[in-house]
Amino acid sequence: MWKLGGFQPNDGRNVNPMASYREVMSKVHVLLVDHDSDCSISTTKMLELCSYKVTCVELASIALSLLSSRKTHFDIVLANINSPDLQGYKLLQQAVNMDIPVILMSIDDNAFLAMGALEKGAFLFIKKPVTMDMLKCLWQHVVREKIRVYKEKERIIGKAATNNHTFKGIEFRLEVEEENNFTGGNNMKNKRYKGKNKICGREVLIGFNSNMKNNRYKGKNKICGREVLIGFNKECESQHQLITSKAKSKECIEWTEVLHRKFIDALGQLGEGRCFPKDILELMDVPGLTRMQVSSHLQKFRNDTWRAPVERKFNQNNALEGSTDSNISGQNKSRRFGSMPCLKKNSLLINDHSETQEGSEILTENEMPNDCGHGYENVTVEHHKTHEVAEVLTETEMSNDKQIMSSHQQHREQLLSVPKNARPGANSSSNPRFPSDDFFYFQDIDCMFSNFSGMQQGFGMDMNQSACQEAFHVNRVSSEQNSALPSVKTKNQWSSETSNFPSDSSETRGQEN
DNA sequence: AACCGTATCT
DNA sequence: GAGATACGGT
Repeated sequence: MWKLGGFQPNDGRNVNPMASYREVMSKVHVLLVDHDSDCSISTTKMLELCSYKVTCVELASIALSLLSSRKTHFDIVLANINSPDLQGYKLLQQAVNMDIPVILMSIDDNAFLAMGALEKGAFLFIKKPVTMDMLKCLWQHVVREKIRVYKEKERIIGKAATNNHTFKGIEFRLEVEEENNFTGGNNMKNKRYKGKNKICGREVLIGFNSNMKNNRYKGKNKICGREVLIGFNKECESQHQLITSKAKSKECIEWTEVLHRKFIDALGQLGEGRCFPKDILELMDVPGLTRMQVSSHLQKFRNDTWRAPVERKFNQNNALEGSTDSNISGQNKSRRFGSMPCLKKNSLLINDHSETQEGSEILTENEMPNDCGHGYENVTVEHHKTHEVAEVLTETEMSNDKQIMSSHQQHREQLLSVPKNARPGANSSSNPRFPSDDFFYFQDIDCMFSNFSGMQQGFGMDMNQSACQEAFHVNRVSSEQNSALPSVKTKNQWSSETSNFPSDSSETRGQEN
C-alpha cells in the first residue's frame, strides 16, 4: 500500500497529525519532462524548494523509458506537451496506464490542446510558465489520485473475489462470456507456442476447452512482464467459459534517430563479433532502456527491417515507387553471435546522398562476389587509414592491396585470440552460428555512420554534436552522471577505435555449463 | 541462470 | 511494420 508518513489512503482517519506538508511533499517523486532548459531548470528549482524529489529529463521518449523500466517509482509526471520527439501523448498514455497522474504543460494556451490532453487522460493542463503556487499543491493531486486508484482497485478486487478469480495486484478485468464458441486465440493456434500460454500484452483471450483440462493455462501467466494469476474454477471449466484478460497495453519505446545513433555508436565501439545486446545497452547508457529492447532493435537492424522514423514518414509520403526490397525478409540463417548488422545498400539511403558520401558504399552479402555468404573474403575495412572516409573494399580492390590484407589478417588473428568471443556454447566447434575462422568480416561502422548522418542531413535534421549531447543529457538533477555519457563520435574517432580490438578486460561471458 | 538469436505476435 | 515477447539453445 502506498503511504505518505502516517497517511493511509484507505482510511482518512489515519492521517498523521505530525506529518507536515513538507514531509509529505518530500515523499512525492516528480518526473519533470521539458526540453526547454530554462523552464526545466526553474521548475526543478521550484519543485526542490517545495521539497519534492525531482527527476528531470528532456524528452518524452526518455521519460517513457524511465517509466517502462519501473526501476524508479514516480508519483506524478509534469511534462511539456510539445516534446520535440513527439512522444508527449505517448508518455501521457503510459503514465495514465500506470495510474500516475500527469500534468501537461504548454507554452500555448490552447483550448484544443487542453481538451485533447484531458481527453487522453491528463490530470491537468497548465500554461507555462508554471508557478510556485501551482507546484505547491502538486502533492494533493498525487494523494487524490492514489486514493482514487486504491478505491478502484478495491472495487475490482471485490468483484474478482465474488467470481472466485484471483486478483494479484495488477489491474485486469475478468469478464465471463456466455457463448461457447472459443476456437483459440492467435497464440494458441501457433504450434510453436502450444506449450505455454503466450500473452504479449494487450487484450488476450485465455480460453480452454476439453482438450485443455490439464490446467495448462491455470496459474502464472505473464502480461507485460508482470505475473498475473488467471484462475478459473470448476464451474467456469464446465461451462467452457472464457476468461478475458485485458492487460494494459504495453508501451513501446520509439527508436528515434538520436537513440539509434547511440545504438550505432555502441556498435562502433564494440566492433564486429562483439555486438551483444548487453554490451550495447551498457555503452548506450540510456536510462530505462532494456536489454530486450536493444535485442529487438538489433534483430531488426541486422535483418534490415528497421527504418528510422524520418524514413518511415518519408516512405509514407512517397509511397516508395517500386522499391520493394524482397530481401527484407531474407534473414541470414547463419547468424553469427555478436555480429555487426550488415546493412543493405539502400537501407539507409532513402535519399541519394552519394554526393555527400563519396567513397561510402556498403554491399550486402548477396551483392558481394564469391563471398559464399561469409563476406569476409570480400569485404573488409582498412583500419589503418583512419582519417579517410571508411572504405569497403571489393575483391578486386583487395587483390590490389595485399598490405591491407595482411593487416586484416592480423586483426583476424587478434580477434580470434580474444576470449570475449568465446561465449558459452558459442564457439566454432559447438555452435554453427559462431563465427568460424573464415567467418569474420568487418562491416565498416564509418559507412553506417556516414550514411546514417547523411540521411539525417537529407532531412534537415539537426544532428550536430551538441544537439545529440543535449538530447541525451538526461537527468540534470544528477548531472555528473551524464558527463559520462558517450558523445557523438567523429569519423576519425570511429576509425581509430574500431581499428583496434582492445584487449578485453571482461572475462568470458555467461557461464560455462 | 543469464543471455543470445530467432520466430512470432500485436 | 516497429517493437515486444516467447522460446530454444548454450
